[in-house]
Amino acid sequence: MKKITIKDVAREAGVSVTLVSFVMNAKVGEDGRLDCPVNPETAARVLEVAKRLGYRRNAAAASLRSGRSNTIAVITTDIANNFFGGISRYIEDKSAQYGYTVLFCSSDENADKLDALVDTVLAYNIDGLIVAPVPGGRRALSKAIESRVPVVLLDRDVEDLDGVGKVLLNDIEAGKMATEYLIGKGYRKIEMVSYDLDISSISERAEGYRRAMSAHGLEARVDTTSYGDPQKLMPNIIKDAIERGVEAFFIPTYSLTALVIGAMNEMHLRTPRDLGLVAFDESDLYRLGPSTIAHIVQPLKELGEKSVEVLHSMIENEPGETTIILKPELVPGGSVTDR
Amino acid sequence: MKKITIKDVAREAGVSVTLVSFVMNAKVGEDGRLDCPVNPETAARVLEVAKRLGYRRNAAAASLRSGRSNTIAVITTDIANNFFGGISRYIEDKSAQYGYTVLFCSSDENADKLDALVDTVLAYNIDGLIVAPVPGGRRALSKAIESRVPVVLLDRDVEDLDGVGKVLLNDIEAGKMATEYLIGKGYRKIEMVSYDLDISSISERAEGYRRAMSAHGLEARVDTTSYGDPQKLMPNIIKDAIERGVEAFFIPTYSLTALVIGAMNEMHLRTPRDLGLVAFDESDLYRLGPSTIAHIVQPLKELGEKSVEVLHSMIENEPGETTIILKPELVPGGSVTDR
DNA sequence: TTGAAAGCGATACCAC
DNA sequence: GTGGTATCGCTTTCAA
Repeated sequence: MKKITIKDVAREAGVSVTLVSFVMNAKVGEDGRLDCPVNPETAARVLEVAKRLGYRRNAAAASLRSGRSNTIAVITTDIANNFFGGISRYIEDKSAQYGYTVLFCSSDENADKLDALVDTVLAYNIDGLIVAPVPGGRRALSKAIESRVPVVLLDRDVEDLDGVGKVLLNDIEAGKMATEYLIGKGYRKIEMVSYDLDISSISERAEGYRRAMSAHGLEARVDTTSYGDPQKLMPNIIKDAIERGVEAFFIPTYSLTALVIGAMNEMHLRTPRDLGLVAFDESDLYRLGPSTIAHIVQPLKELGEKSVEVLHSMIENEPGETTIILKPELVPGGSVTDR
Repeated sequence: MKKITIKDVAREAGVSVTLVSFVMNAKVGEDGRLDCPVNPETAARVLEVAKRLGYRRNAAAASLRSGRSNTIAVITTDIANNFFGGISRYIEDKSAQYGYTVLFCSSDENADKLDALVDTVLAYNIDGLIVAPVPGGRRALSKAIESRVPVVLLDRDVEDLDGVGKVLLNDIEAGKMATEYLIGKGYRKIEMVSYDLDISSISERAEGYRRAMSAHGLEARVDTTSYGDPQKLMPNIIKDAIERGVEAFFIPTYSLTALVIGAMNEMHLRTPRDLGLVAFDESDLYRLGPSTIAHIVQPLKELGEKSVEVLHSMIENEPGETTIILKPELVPGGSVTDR
């Protein structure tokens, strides 16, 4: 089947390619009519012919000529992970509303990969970029910014980057909420289990934890495990903590929580009996386990949708807030009891 | 910052645009040298200039002229879901090896959406399409096939579609394995809980279940719930089953399993005490719950990688197997006991 | 309201 | 090995 181009449609409809282009790009106005300087009857004929011939616009040609692509890129660390996968879905749906196609990529927490991905997506003439920065990824982001591509930071902040949009969680507040919930229930020896990753969301959650502890005259302590190979260390972290008399953990990510629970199972430790837990993000594991697990919920839908909205307004040069800080929510659970 | 084009590089390096194009498209051979008909010294100079100027190929222009895009599209029902999210990740990584950029989209089990997505991605001149078909999606697939875009069916088969590649699980075998595991443990009244979706993977799992039951002279029964609103029905399904004296469930998807477990929790039913369970796919919930849950594992990595490999060979017109049927694996668990 | 024609930035073909 | 140039399909100006 030969490819149908705008020319074929024009010839068949007996009009110029210009007209066809107008019609194909016209948006349907509120009155249901096409808002373009074309005779409605002509437009209807063009539409009919286009449909009959099976015309499909060549995105490459349109993009080449116009410099726009109606495409945005989303670079998270891993679409397979629940948090970013969930957000991605909302991004996808919201983008569709604006008529954007989305390129999703995973950086794997790796700055070099991020750099390569940015090069790739910039080659696509993307109209904008939503990105969850990784440690050392500043240079990659600068490239996009220098190319005048609007950038929205998602989930993680990077300081001193001018002109970028931001859609973040109030992570300090999240850390505080989790910690104060535990303190309110009577826990005193509370530690945080974390990755040794330099990521704003994680370090801010730690900051919130520390502030809450210090506000109650309690001593804070963060146990870190390596992001690369956390499995090995976890049992030791827990063993040492128990020996120190730790009563509860605040765990700032789902993946860490799964590790903690796995290690606790192996050590025949139970929550809340042996250790109170406040986890992060959502999981069936929290809802459906033997004891439900208290956790901090991020508004995935808002995170996803807002990031697209902010990006869109940047692309369209609309004025408006380009930094959005969203509120976490605490979901109580059986992993925390009154003491 | 002005956009750097191939022309700028050519001028600066004192060569023609042709040469630059050659160099930029050359692959590094095994000996570390560029395999293109260009003087190595010239090539080195071009490379240096390109880098210095920050040249980035314009994918739209390349695609327009060459008719290829080095882009493939992947349409699953939902990237946010664990199964497709996991596969997507492997697809992404494998695609990168071949130099493909990937467009991920979600059809939401909706044929109209699939149709629109196919139109969109075809406009991108994609080199190939990996798709998990949805009920009623045949027409959409035909469009791609008519446009001579290689198509690989993932996870779900569609009959009588010529010329497509397929990467599937042996779902009949999976249903059999699950059922025979239960039968071997002494269970007799075994039912399957399923969606009312006409999808080959699910109906084949049911077929496997039925065959295994019938091979042992047992009566099969499939309880279905609606895909749109399964939550409501689940408690009733379980209640009725218990009243019928059902001893175990075979559940062919993760999402259904989460629903079953949730409903069982609410009804204060426990596995394996009240009901044996064999679930599908992987989840921390199976590993880390109060009692581990026996389940059938699909080889996500292979599913993802093979689908890209098959698609690639179709794109390159290489001969080779275009239908791959992968083996499921059974992971025993505490949700099934000897009876 | 309509159309002619100039490019967008690559690649592909052909000539040298 | 190297270079000139037509061309991919569309959008965009400009003129009618």
